[in-house]
Amino acid sequence: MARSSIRREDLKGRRPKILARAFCATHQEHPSLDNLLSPLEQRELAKIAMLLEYQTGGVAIFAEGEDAHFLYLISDGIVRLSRHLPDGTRQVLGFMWPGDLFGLAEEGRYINSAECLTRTTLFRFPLERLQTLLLSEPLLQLHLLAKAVHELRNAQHQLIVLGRFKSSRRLASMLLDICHHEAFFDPQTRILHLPMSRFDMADYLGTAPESVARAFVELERDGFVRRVSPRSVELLNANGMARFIRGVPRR
Amino acid sequence: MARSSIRREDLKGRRPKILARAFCATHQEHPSLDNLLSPLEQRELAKIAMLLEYQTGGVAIFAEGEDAHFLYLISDGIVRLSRHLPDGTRQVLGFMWPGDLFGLAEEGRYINSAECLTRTTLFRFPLERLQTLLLSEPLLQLHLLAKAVHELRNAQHQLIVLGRFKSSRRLASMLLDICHHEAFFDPQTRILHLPMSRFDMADYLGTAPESVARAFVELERDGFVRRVSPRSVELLNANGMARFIRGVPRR
DNA sequence: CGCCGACTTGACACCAATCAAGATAAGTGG
DNA sequence: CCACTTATCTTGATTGGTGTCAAGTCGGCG
Repeated sequence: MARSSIRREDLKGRRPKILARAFCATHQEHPSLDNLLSPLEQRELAKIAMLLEYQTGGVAIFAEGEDAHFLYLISDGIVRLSRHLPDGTRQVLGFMWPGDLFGLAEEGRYINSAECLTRTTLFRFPLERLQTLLLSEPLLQLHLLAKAVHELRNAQHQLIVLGRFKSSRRLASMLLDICHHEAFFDPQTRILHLPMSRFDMADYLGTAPESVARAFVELERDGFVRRVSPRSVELLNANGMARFIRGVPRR
Repeated sequence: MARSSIRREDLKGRRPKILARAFCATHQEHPSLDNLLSPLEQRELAKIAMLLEYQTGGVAIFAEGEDAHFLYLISDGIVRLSRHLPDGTRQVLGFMWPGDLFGLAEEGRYINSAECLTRTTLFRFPLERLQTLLLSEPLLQLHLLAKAVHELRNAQHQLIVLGRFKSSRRLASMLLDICHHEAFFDPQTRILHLPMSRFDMADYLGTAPESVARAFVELERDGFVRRVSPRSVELLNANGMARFIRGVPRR
């Protein structure tokens, strides 16, 4: 029940490339906040934001225990939030997608670690200036509150998955979740791309990588999916898999 | 892995007694918001709040799927948040204590069920009027945001417990958590009072009631606790139990 | 004091963690 | 571009933990 899940990847530590202060983001050559925020929020946030680019996956953004000075908003890429336990185990608390906020702190320190899984660009907001801004822009703050509540819902959903599902049901649930992110699921070919390793999946699902492999075997045996390669899966029967997750009879 | 956890208690459904509009709460004969909120917040919130009292435990406050019109703040008592799955299982997402907010909604409907475990008094805020108030009182909204973030941290902590701990470690973690609520732990006698049943504990810990009993046996065998009665436990070695949870060697 | 439900204990089966080894894929350098 | 190297992924065998069913005990409430 306790095994170290630390991988080579975690040891890489290239520094992010600071692209520009965020108000340059309104130019065409840089990512835009357009799809993520309203014009008002965009204008105000841009004043205090910095745009960062992590050129490659596997780079740490911050680590648990570090002094927390920033809140982060993903423009592009995937970020893994995790916590390391004294017994050498790791729990992945979630994967953050474009538009998601992260950088939860407690008493001035980050309580989770954040690493990007892919090439990632994100906006960085200084906490003190952000708080001042939130107090002067209640609508923006309400938006932030909504995002926090959204994260809370996600966490509660995962509580159910970890508390009540066996490993194959956990995996099925995760696969359907990823489907909702268009960049990783093509409804035409029904091919789902997995941006994370089996280790990451296992640590997210509260199991071992071997169990994830066996769960894939079960989902394939039932005709729900087909592994094309370790990182890509064909969804053969999404509805059936949804029923399998709910636990009601197949038909 | 899937067994119905529905108990008699869930069938009770007595209506709450509406004590007073909340601004009466500043009178001495009613519970006060003093300890929970700043004077400003108290004054503003009181204008829209209603004070409810649930005379006995086991009463439903709201159920998942119902139209959501209110946010709740506990003045006194314990509330259980849970979700029922199609397979008849139940997951308890958390227990709410005095000062905690609950009533999370999605698209206008509650996504969790809330029942009080004990006699409970709570403040009820109409959602629309609350939102208006939040927009005009940014400081109050920031307070609410902090509470939401606090809930998110709790949920993430429980994700670790469910994802990485075996049942006895889960139970130990839960017992220490309850210790932090003074009303249920007396540091003098070291007696911890459990306000919930074994079924509730099991559904919170993602296990079966039988496993909770066996986990108690293990914690007793190791000299961490002693069961005085089903609902009260003597803490013999809190530090040792904390080490047990962390998973590092005893000494 | 008696009843009923909550709690505990035991037996057994199943699921998943672990250890070990082999297969596959990806990355690297010539 | 290919061969080599290395890590990831998968599969097998074994063990331990826990869900489940069953039966008994305890405790609280009327």
